[in-house]
Amino acid sequence: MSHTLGVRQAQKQKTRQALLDAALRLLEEQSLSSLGLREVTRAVGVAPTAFYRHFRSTADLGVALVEEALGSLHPMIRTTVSTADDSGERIVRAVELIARHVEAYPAHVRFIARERHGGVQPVREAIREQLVRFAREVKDELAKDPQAQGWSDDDLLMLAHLYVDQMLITASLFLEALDAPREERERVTQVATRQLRLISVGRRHWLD
Amino acid sequence: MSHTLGVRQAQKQKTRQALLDAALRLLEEQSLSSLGLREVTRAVGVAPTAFYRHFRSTADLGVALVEEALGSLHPMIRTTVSTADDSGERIVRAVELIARHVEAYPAHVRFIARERHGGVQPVREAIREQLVRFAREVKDELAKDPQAQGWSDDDLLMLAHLYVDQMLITASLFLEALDAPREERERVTQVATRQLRLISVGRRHWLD
DNA sequence: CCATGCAGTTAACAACTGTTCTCTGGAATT
DNA sequence: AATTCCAGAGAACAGTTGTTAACTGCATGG
Repeated sequence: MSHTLGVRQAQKQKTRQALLDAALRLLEEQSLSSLGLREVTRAVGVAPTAFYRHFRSTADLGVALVEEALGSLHPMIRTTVSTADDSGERIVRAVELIARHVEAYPAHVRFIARERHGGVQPVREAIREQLVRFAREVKDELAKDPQAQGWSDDDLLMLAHLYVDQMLITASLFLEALDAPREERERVTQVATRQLRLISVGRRHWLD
Repeated sequence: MSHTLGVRQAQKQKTRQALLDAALRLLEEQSLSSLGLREVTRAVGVAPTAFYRHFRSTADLGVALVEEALGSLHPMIRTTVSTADDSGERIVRAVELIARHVEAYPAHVRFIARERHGGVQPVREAIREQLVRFAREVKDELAKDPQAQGWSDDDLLMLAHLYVDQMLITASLFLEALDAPREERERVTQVATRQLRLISVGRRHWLD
């Protein structure tokens, strides 16, 4: 089934990935709309024209980066939300998971936070799509919870969006605190945890 | 007291404002880190070198734009939060106020949403400062509310940040829906209202 | 009224950008 | 073994960028 692709295509994907990696690094200090194609190829050590073999433009590369940053995140989201125990433990676990993810892929998180409202329309669109998918998935998991009895679909979806946005805000806060002293990072953890907790309280008493 | 400034300084402030206006317009389709100084002066119809009479760099101009976009917003925030009636009416009013503001100053809102996590550090910093100020002001207003009895300062501040972030998310949603049919905008209004309502419910039952 | 200050102009600079066309070497196909 | 294909190189293009220096004209303060 799985065909080990030839030397040819392997090399191609290798430089393609090198372009993505270089771009992601360069994007830590600027935004996509100012990222030059030559800048990227120079960082990789490849001719400027080679860029066109992989992407039509830097915007196109940006869309690919969205896929790389968010595409593999869906299973993680699902399992996080659906973790059974109802206590505050679940919230603590979720916040920790976000913190770990930011530590593991800071550049990806920065890219998403930056380009979500950035100056490149196709990239904004791609991010929006992924976040909508996230929200729908979260909603599906929430619907399974006994607590969701009596909730309308609309309300479940609005709660899901609230969670997704809160997740992104928290990730962004962890990102800013990455090089800060541990006490600062713990403060972020505490605030995020309590905000999620407050939302959960609101959720519990929504049907009054 | 108020000294009507001479013809000289008046002209200067006029071109300075023209530069800010032109930049804001150009920033609707790109981000600050890709905004060129020549681009701005060309749009105003002034020599590139004239730029330096007003700003050290485009980043500097960006910081000035933050001031313009958020500086005058503090009184509005305070009065909105402190509007007395406790019912859901206050939330509806707040959401409407956000919608109106987005309609009146879409470019400002877009700029803030875009550059909050954008590629220019001093601008990010300036926005962060203003948002922290907002949060502190909201907290002060919340503290006056009888509902805040028994709340710690930390919890009040975390709630205030939650409100401020939610305000920005809502503004951004209204922005995306600006050219959409009215039904779409009303959907945004409904979702935002319910999210705020859910947070309020959580707030009411926080001390259980 | 005259001298100073200063907002804005003009010209020039080296460096950089995206895109085109042509070419090449080696893997892939037959 | 001969042929096709194609990722990447190389060179050249017209335009753009930020920054410098020396200037001009006019409002301002003495």
